[in-house]
Amino acid sequence: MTYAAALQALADPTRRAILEKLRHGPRSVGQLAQGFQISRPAVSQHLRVLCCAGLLDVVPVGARRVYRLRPEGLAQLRVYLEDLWRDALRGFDAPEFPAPRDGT
Amino acid sequence: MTYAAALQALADPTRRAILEKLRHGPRSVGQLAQGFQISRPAVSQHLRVLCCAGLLDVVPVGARRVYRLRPEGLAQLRVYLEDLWRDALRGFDAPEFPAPRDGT
DNA sequence: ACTTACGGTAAGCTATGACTTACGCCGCCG
DNA sequence: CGGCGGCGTAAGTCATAGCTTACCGTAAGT
Repeated sequence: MTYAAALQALADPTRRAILEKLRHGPRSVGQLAQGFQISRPAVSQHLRVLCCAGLLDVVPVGARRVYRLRPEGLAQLRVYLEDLWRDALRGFDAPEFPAPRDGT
Repeated sequence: MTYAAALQALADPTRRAILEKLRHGPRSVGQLAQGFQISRPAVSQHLRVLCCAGLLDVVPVGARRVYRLRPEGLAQLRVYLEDLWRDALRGFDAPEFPAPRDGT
């Protein structure tokens, strides 16, 4: 059920922008904060959320902390979506639907 | 960029639960509302969000409105995720990272 | 050892989002 | 045609998420 946290993390535009930056490779907090209107602490908070969601990991390099995409986190989400998508495709095109009398 | 709305819609647990119910096939609002603690109008509001996000579509059947998963909406999300995932996999395992002196 | 760069944490503010109740519209059946 | 079941919408309330400023630890350089 880890995908829940991931989805909630991905819901925020700023966090998606951060991920977008990280697509090109690992970045330090300072680098990530550049180009955003928001303050650096705000970025730090977003990074925390992304980490907790399993979408990022950190490695300290000297005084800096370098963040990086974590494929495993995305993989779980992928599975969830793929699954849901497949069920959706099963196309219950029936204009009719399960009888209302059935409590299910 | 439609996936943005979809992600925001998927962030809510109740909405995911609704989708979960719809995996088994189309359902009317009343059917969907059953089993939730929250009021039926609340469910209606969630359904609106999901529709606007392109994840659901509706077909009126008599006095009822039957909701159904919309594969196309999920597909876009799938592409986004798949893409991001692929980039993440490219494994920038470098303990080093782009020189901080470079403003990028 | 002092100083500076880097970045996480705390506390407080505000906007947004999820819920409720109340209401009105529409399709159906007696 | 009147009553009813089924749902969407409006208005108002309350909690939470995201932002800010202020502060503190830690690593590196001189």
